[in-house]
This record gives sequence, C-alpha cells and structure tokens, in this order.
Amino acid sequence: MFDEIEILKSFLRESKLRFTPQRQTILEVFLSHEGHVEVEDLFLNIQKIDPSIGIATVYRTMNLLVECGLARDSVLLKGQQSFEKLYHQSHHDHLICTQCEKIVEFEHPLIEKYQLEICHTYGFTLNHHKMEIYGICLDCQK
Amino acid sequence: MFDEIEILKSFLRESKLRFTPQRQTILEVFLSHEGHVEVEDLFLNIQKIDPSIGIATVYRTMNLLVECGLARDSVLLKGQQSFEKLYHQSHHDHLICTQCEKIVEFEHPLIEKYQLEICHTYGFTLNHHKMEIYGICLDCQK
DNA sequence: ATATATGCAAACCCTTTGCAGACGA
DNA sequence: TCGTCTGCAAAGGGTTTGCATATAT
Repeated sequence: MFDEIEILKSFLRESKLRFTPQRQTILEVFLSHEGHVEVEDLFLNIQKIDPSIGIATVYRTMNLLVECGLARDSVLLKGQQSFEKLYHQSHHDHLICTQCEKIVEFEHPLIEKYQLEICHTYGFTLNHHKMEIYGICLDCQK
Repeated sequence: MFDEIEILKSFLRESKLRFTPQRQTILEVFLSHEGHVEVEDLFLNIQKIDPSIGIATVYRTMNLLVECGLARDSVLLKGQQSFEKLYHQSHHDHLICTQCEKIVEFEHPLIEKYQLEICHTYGFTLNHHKMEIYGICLDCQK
C-alpha cells in the first residue's frame, strides 16, 4: 500500500521530473485539507509553512497532482479553481447551497448504475462524472 | 422564436429596462444556435448581423437572458462561458467526450427522482442540478 | 554536469466596469 | 425629457508563461 508521497515520487520518476521540497510541502498542505480547497486557501496555508513558495509553483504542482491521480478539479465557486483529494476517497457527488455555498457530499449507488446504462446507449466509454445538485440548505431556509 | 421575444420584452418592462435593437439581435442569434454556445461564437455571429455591437453588450444581455429564464449557464469548456437555451427545452444532462469535446444531451427520468430523495435526506430545497458524464465517444474510440 | 524547477513579474484571457454620448419610453 | 443603454477602453481577477537563477539527480 503506497501512500500519497510515494505515488507522487514514482510519478515524477517515471516522468523524469524531480521531487522538490516545494512539491512535498504543497502535497502535504493539500492533503491536510478536508473536502474542497480553493487555490487561495491552499496558497495561504502553504505560505505559513514556506513563505518563499510562489503561486505559480502552486498552480504547476496542483496540475501534477491532478495528472498523477491524487487530486481532481472540483466545483467552481467564485470563479476560483478548487481541488479535492481523489486517492483513497470514496466516490461522491455534491449538494451545493446556493445561498451560503456550503457543500455536502453524498453517494447514491443507483446513479452509478444508470450512468453506465446511459454510456452504453450512446456508445461512450465511461471515464468519470460530476453531479451537482443546487438548492437551499436547512440553515439558510430559516 | 416569437414567444421568447415576448418573454424578454415583458421581463424588461417589469424591470423598468428597455428593449433595444442590440438586445433583440443578441437574443435572435442566441436562439439560432442549437445546443451549447460559447461567448466567442455568439459574438462572431452577432457581428455578422451588426458589427457595431460590442462584447460588453453581449455579456450584459446574456446575463439578462439568464435572469429572465431564457438561457442558462452551461458547461465550462476551454475556460469560456457558454450558454444554452432554457425555455421550451426539455431538461437534460450531458455526456461529454474528453477527446473531441462533443456534447450529447440525454434524459433519465429516474435521476430526477433520486435527486428529490437526496435533497429530502439532507433537508435541502431542490433548485436545479447539473450532471455531466465524461468519457470517450464512439468516433474517438476508433 | 545538466536538465528541470523555482520565484518573480509580466503577459494572458475572459469578464466586468466607468464613462460620455446615444437613445428608448 | 429623463433615465437607461451603448461602445469603447481600461481595469480586474485568476491563471499561465518567460526568464534568469537555483537545484535535484
């Protein structure tokens, strides 16, 4: 069982890229977040550990994490990119409150089944999916 | 086509806004597109009819069309906003080819049902949803 | 030793905004 | 007339890129 650092290292090795302290820091900070992280939050927390790391390096590294399957692009809020962990996470979809932007994760096994059905109908090879339901959460209904 | 113009006019009247030739042209060009339109394509086609219309007016008008329910923000491709018709269209979700970016629209009645179920479970009031399935289409599999 | 990575700043892209003149109601 | 709309250009915000330097292997 590999952990995330090992996955990144071996991905870099195979791609003839280098494992650097910056990449390690960025991965660690990313992993320390639960749920969805916006680039801005990520960057702020990275700077607490190593203030010399620039935003460009954060973007470049996050792209690598997506490439090697440790992260995925997530919902787009406030026009900012955000990411979520992909490795060792169970698949889930999102319920988004349009008022307070709270995100609730959920799973629905039947939805996976119907997706396969739909892909089959249209001759697609299934890769992944996003399902986002927008509404108003309990707190905001009050 | 006639219906939509009436909807826009009455929306503008209620909001104490004005019906202008630019707004009419933009609506007509938007309606002439099938499926998903990116701002750039929309703008090019608008300029063929009236080259004096600026991009700012296109953005401002598309926001109005979204507000009055004639259009909705659609999938985000290549970092550009894109829109699709909403009025008189049946609800549908999207199957997106990650290779050629082709978009196929589909409907699945049961999915609507499960969404209500999920919203109920989490106490959300359902507003709308997006479901996008990513894969490789038949043509690109060859 | 050498090719890749970094930080910085500038460039980029799409979108929004401020403004003075134009124009719909 | 009066308040909204327009086109233009400039500003804005997030992301990417070019470059000289630093550094992993």
